[in-house]
Amino acid sequence: MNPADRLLTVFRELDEMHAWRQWHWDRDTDPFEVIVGSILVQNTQWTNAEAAIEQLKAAGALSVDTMAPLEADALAELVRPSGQFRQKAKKLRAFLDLVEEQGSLRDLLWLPTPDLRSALLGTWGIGEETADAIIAYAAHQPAFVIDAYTRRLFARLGIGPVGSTSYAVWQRFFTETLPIDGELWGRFHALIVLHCKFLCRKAAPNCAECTLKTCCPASTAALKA
DNA sequence: ACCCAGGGTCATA
DNA sequence: TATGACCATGGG
Repeated sequence: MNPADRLLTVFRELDEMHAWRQWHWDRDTDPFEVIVGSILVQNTQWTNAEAAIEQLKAAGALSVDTMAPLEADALAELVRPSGQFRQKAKKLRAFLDLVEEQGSLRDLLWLPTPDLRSALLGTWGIGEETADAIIAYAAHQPAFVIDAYTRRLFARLGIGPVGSTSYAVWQRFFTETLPIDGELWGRFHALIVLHCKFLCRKAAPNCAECTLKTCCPASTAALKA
């Protein structure tokens, strides 16, 4: 099978397995909430990022206008459950500064994709993965997000530039192998995350018999739950 | 009592 | 370009 068909086969299998699960950044999710989540989840389990988002929500601080007036310490306290909370408060502040420069969140998210990406990458605390997550799930523009899940899963399957640690190399593999279709890319990455959250537990990378559908027995059992 | 998580920055070579 | 220290909470 050629690489494109292999990827599309994996996509279909993931879709069959996980289509019924709910993805936390769907079409209606508030863009600012997506952005905050993409920053808070950095090197952190989603449940912890989610707890921080709930605190922000409870404090009425989950919008550009309500978060902006907060003092650094107050903001840091609100995002504490996500870990590295002083850093993350600083990153949120840097993003708010970017919004202010651009005039509004909508003005920012409506920038052409390359301009949006470079604006995001020029912002302290936003790297390639976070930028692409924002482009894909907040701006709804085409971007294929590469994260630790993606690398682990496809390295395990023996698909893609397995030896490379380069974000750009992995991303190019997906975007140049798959059809150019932002909807597909966004959905693919979401399915990868859903799959890995439920199936790619710690033991998985060492499991010689791992395939997409039979990860490790314990994880496979968890899938049925 | 460890280990690590959907990263990113900064210093160093 | 590449590697390592650092950030820091909560769950396994």
